[in-house]
Amino acid sequence: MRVNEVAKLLSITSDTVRFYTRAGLLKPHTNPDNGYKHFSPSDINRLKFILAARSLGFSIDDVREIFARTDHQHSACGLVRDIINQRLEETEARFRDMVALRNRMIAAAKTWNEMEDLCPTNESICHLIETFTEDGAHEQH
Amino acid sequence: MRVNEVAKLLSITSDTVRFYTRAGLLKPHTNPDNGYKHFSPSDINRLKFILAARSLGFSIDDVREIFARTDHQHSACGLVRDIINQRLEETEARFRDMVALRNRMIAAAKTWNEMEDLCPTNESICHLIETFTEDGAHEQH
DNA sequence: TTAAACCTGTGAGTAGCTCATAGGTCAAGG
DNA sequence: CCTTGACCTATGAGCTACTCACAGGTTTAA
Repeated sequence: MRVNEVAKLLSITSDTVRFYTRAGLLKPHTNPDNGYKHFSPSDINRLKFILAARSLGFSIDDVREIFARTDHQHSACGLVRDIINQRLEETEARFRDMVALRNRMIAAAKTWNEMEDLCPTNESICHLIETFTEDGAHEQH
Repeated sequence: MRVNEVAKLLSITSDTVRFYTRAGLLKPHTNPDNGYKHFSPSDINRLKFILAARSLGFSIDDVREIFARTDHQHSACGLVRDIINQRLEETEARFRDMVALRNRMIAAAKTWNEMEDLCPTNESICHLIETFTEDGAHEQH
């Protein structure tokens, strides 16, 4: 199969397939006549694996590391369990950050609805934003 | 003040200050003798504004657009309200994605604890990950 | 044979920083 | 006056995970 067929089969773009190829995760055979890449069923399998891993928060480098083992017939299960725990921690941290951001944004949008428009002065660029300095917790119930 | 002093004052890195400068958001005066940049109180004020906006989910381009108005003594309040609403929508979307990702990851980590280690075969690279294909909802209570 | 539609690989661009590096500055010591 | 070393600077490149632009090759129909 050629890159576009593969992409359609898995509902992704051909650019994404090419990206994984360039990243070295896929090694399709290249037709020496026209330079086109040919993806075998095993390549498709690898690609499916990449997509599954990505959808679980694994990075490209994580997948590369996994392949480094499985390509030598070594089990990657231990590694996979380690990675998910690490990535999960990171995701929880980003999750907390995002909740905080979301709350700040909601509070700001609400507060700003009751504030008047002002022109910039020497001390102030836009008082709306300046009301929400990053350190200020801005408790608001 | 020079870049490092500014950075320390606002608890950020000098690289970040330089980044905003290179992005055109800050226009410190450059000493023609040594090429060093000098940040005035008004530059500091601008930088504080950038940080406040960033902490509310505004993009660099958003800030650029705001400055385009305030630098001409026009009020940016309307624009700021529009932006926060748009960014909030996007944040909600990313938030939902993140909740879904987090749930998938938690489910995977839990499931994998009860699964055995296996070596790769012709059909399987790592059965742990292959258990969680991206389409599979993988309901698990 | 030629024309249009479609497909290809490669290089560059995206956000928002962060890092590496070559070189400049400055105070202390000789 | 000179030098050493710590510290500081600006600039270019690198990071993630794609996505886009583009010049040119391929295929199908007339």
